[in-house]
Amino acid sequence: MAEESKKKKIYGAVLELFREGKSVKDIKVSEIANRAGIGKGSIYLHFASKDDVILEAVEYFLDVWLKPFREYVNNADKNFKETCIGFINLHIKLFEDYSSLFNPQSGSEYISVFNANTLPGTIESFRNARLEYLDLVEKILNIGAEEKRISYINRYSANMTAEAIMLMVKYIGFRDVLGIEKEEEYTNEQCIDLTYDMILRVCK
Amino acid sequence: MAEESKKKKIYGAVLELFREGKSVKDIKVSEIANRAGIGKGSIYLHFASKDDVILEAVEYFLDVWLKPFREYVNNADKNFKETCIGFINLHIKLFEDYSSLFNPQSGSEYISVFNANTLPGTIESFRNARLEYLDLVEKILNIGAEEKRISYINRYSANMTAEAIMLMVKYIGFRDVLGIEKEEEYTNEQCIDLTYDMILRVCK
Amino acid sequence: MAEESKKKKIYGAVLELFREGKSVKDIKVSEIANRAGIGKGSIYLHFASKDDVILEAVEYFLDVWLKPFREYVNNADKNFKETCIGFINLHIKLFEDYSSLFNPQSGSEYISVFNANTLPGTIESFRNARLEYLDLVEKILNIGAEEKRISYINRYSANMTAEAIMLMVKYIGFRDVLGIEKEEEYTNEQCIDLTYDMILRVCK
Amino acid sequence: MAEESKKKKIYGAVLELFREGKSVKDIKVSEIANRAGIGKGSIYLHFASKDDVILEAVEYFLDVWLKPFREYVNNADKNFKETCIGFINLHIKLFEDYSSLFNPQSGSEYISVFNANTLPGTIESFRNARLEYLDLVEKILNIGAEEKRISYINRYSANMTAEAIMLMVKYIGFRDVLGIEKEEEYTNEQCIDLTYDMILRVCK
DNA sequence: TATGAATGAGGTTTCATTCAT
DNA sequence: GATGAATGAAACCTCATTCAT
Repeated sequence: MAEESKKKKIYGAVLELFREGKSVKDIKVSEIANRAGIGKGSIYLHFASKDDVILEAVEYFLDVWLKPFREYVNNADKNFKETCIGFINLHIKLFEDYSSLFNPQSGSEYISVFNANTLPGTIESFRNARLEYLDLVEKILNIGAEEKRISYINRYSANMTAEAIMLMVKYIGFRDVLGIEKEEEYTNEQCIDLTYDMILRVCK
Repeated sequence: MAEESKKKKIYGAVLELFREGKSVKDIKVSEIANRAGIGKGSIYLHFASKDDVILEAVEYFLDVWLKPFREYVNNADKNFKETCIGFINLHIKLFEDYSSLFNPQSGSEYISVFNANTLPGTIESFRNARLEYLDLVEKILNIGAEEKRISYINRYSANMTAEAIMLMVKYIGFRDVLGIEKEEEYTNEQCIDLTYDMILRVCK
Repeated sequence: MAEESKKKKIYGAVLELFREGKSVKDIKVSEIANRAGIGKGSIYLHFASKDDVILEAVEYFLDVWLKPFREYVNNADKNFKETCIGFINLHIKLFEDYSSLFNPQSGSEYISVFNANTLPGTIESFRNARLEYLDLVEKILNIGAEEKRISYINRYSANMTAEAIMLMVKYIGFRDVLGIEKEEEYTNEQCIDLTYDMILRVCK
Repeated sequence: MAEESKKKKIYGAVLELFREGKSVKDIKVSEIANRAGIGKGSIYLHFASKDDVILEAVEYFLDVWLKPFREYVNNADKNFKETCIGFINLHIKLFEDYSSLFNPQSGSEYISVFNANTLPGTIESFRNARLEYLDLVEKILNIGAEEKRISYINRYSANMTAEAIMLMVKYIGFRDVLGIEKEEEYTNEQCIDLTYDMILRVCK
């Protein structure tokens, strides 16, 4: 428990450094220790290596990040539209909570090989997280299908739905950076409506 | 000229290493030299530093990558559907040509901060490349708008269109890795039709 | 304190290497570490760079070297002749203590091994040290002037006085190397007398 | 002959670099070649190695430097005072010709820029040059002894005479840098008189 | 248990020397 | 003969990891 709280302090330090734009190789053990407010050597009481620290921190973050979505979807008891809008709102809230972990360049920065973060374990973790996220999206879409509001559900439409949400979340989060003209600006409410509308289009 | 061909050999080596999942910090000058078949010191006859090599390699790649799209769109003289399909086909072809530069995990790997590549210059280059790409997509969409086939054109729909294409291109390129069930498999032709269809939905 | 003693070990190593005729560029960090009996990386716990190590080592040495002269002159309470002879004797003693830092080839820039370096900071330090030394010599000469034993005191005579002392100190220290014939050999006592005599001549 | 003129161009380049405060290790073969206006590889048509180039350049310089003194003294046919003054004037002139090779920080080791090197061969050369110089000084002093103007001649007084001359030459050459007060300023004529006077004192 | 001083392998960069042209 | 592109040994410096306290 004390053990677990130490680890969490360390995870937090790692995430802080990621937020500042550092890559795995850029992050120094001494920095992690400083941020966590512990001695450098103490890191090795809890982890076998630097890579291990980072891998666990990433896994920890992904779990923390996905949990609200998981719980939201599994306890969903509203109609499709309300469920969608709630999901999007949850997304916006989490995005704000972790805003410094995102950057506007990503998204469909599909040539992401250049950004390769090289810890094989983290790649695996990210893939799994994405797959779980897509499963959650599909569950929501299935509500819509049951309500006959949409019909076209498969990985393609689930992915497109995910993109629609993410693009909008990023639009809201990075309005100023994305170079969008003033006349195109919408309120958050409008944005959410647009997204819901886009989901309907995407899934017929 | 000889100078330029030397540099290209070096760019090639850098891209090869990126393909293998290495990040900027993971790539060693000695490796670049080995791959390029030259001596370590020779790198420094053409570049001021390792970072310089990588920055130029990225810029070179992005230029090479965007050029066919740029030319295709600027010379487009067909109707909307044919232009779309040609664009998607070009994408598929280029994806194959550079397939090892992509990975299936990316796409909406939106928490890309974790992949931070840390060379400020490359981030800028990627952003510019993405913006140019989106401009090209919008140009195509404008053809559709003139033909009254679509109406909803703005950054959101352009982004969604880009995602639709990219998702499909990745689906085709990584069919086996993405865990898609056999019965969901489509021919390339069908995929392209689906994508065109998705674009119509996305832009109304 | 522990910190200071580590630094002193490192200074000692640097001076040892200077003694062996190495210039700033000839001295390798690994050698300094070896001589100091510590690891290469440990140097950087105490200094920011190799140049920094050398600069501080030179400053340290100059301070250690000048301190006895400074104290001797500032506490001088004897007559001119005794003060002169005491000063010369102190010189001879210090020369012996640091004999390997001198070489017979130099002129009066007897600590010329250090000239081997091109670190701007060290040049400044040497100049300041020489100026302080000349001030001390002038203080002694002023005692002689008060006693009306000498009258001609200015920078020229102070410099000549310094040269007279340094030449004699080197004569004693390098008797065998300087190619002086046997019949010209003097005892240390005689040498000191000759030097005192020379000072009287030089300052009238 | 062409060979010899090539070498001289190279020597000149090396001396130029010394003048700029570089040590043996600081001087790059490519720089020597640039200054000499030839290709880097061509250096090796004339010299076996970089050290060889520098050693020969130093020897060449010392020969060029000593030759006028040697000739002046060996052809001396005036009285002691005139010979001394002529010698001092020659010194001042040569100092001006090669002024950038000297620096005010050194003591009498006035060509101290060369001390920057640790090439054993150059140390030997410098020692021999100094010994020859002292021989020339002694020859002049012997004229004074024959005229019964001075009596005290040995290595000590020869060295002191040499120092007296060098200090004054440096005083004239570096008046502004040496921090001498305005009221102590003398004309060159006065300086030469002072030096002659000092030589008389030094040698009784 | 917790620390951080110490280490040294391994990274980037420089530059004397070679050799094909 | 003359060149300078290419080389790679060797330098400086960083930082993950260890271990005595």
